[in-house]
Amino acid sequence: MSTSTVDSTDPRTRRHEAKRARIVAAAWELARRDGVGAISLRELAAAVELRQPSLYAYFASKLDLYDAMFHEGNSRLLERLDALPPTDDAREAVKRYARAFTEFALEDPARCALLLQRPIPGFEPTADSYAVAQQVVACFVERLHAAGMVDPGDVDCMTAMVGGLIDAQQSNDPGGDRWVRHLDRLVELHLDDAQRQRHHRQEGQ
Amino acid sequence: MSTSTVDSTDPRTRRHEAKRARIVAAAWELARRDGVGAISLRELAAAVELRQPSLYAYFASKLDLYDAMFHEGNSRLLERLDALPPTDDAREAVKRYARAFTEFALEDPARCALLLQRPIPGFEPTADSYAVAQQVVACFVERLHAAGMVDPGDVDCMTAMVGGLIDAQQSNDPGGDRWVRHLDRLVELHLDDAQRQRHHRQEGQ
DNA sequence: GTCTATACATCGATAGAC
DNA sequence: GTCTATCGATGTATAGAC
Repeated sequence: MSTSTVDSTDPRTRRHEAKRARIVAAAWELARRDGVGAISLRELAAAVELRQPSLYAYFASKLDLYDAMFHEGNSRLLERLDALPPTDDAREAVKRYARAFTEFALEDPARCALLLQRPIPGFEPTADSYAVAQQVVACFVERLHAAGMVDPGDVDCMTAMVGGLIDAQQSNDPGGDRWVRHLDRLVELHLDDAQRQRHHRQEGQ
Repeated sequence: MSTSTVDSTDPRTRRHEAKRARIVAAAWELARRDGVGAISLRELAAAVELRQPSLYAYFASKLDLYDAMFHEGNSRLLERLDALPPTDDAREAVKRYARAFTEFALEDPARCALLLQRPIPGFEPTADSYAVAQQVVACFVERLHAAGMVDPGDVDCMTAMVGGLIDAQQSNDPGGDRWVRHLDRLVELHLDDAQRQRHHRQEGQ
């Protein structure tokens, strides 16, 4: 039983995980250079001084590699968001969260593509990897609630707006701020509108 | 001189253009079935009863085929938008335009992917094809102006919002209306906010 | 367990006959 | 314009050495 169980203190599995991480890092480098969809397993293997078939000792398939990249990227995003300085101002907290998310996404077009869009035909995140992505959303929703945005529809509008800004920025003005500079204002606009809607609903009852 | 010039009345070039259009139509079919990025030139050739190398008599490369698809898709979108019933109400006109655009995008995930996102590594629209896409934007901006939204920043916010809704809808709830149902409300929210900003600016001067 | 070596199917693209 | 033949590269997979 103990031999079949994953043991993170086992030096062998530790080395294995370390090399896996090294491969994922090299894959991100290639993705940044050529695009996420243009990663060649042979070139990736060469980058970590392996032969291509040896990669299959670490990943069951190329889609499995993408899943590992997806997981790693979302984990980093979650770290970044967890490290945000806390605030008593709930609205300020929302803005910081949205800003950090946006900055993270725009730092790296390749990362942005894999995490936010679906550029790989046939790639669907594992339940495990998807859970990390869900955590990012859940954490955002939490802060929106704290800032008075409780209606799920309003939350959807907010997330769509942030995603839309990032997408437009990435696609039409990479490296600039033509769209992203409106982030704070639009976050406030949505928060205010949600507040207004809430009052209307209360009056309506 | 006349032999080297493109003559659309020449039956030979007309047949050529017709077959090119047939190939593009078949390519869209494959894109709908397998995804835009998963089109196989051999399968496409078989669909129009040709051998794979014969496609190169109609397209210089696979990217050239994608460009033709991009052009055709945007042309159809422009037709659709031009056919919208006119209104005296400028705000209503904006909403109709945004609604038609959204409907068009969501009708076909593959079309949505090629026209709005950049799912093909290395694909950049030709200047000619891009011009059609620009026309769609220009027409939207025109109606926004008529509805009192004159600030370019506000226009950017509006386009990003519409794109964000479409993207979220397509990615997270294909076929549903969880995000898109807020379109009208958000268009009005942005129009109202632009109006408010304009008054602030006038007061500030 | 991890590696080398190799085979296989498929892909986009090109050359040249007709 | 359409074909056959072929190229180089890719992702996938297996066999077998150590």
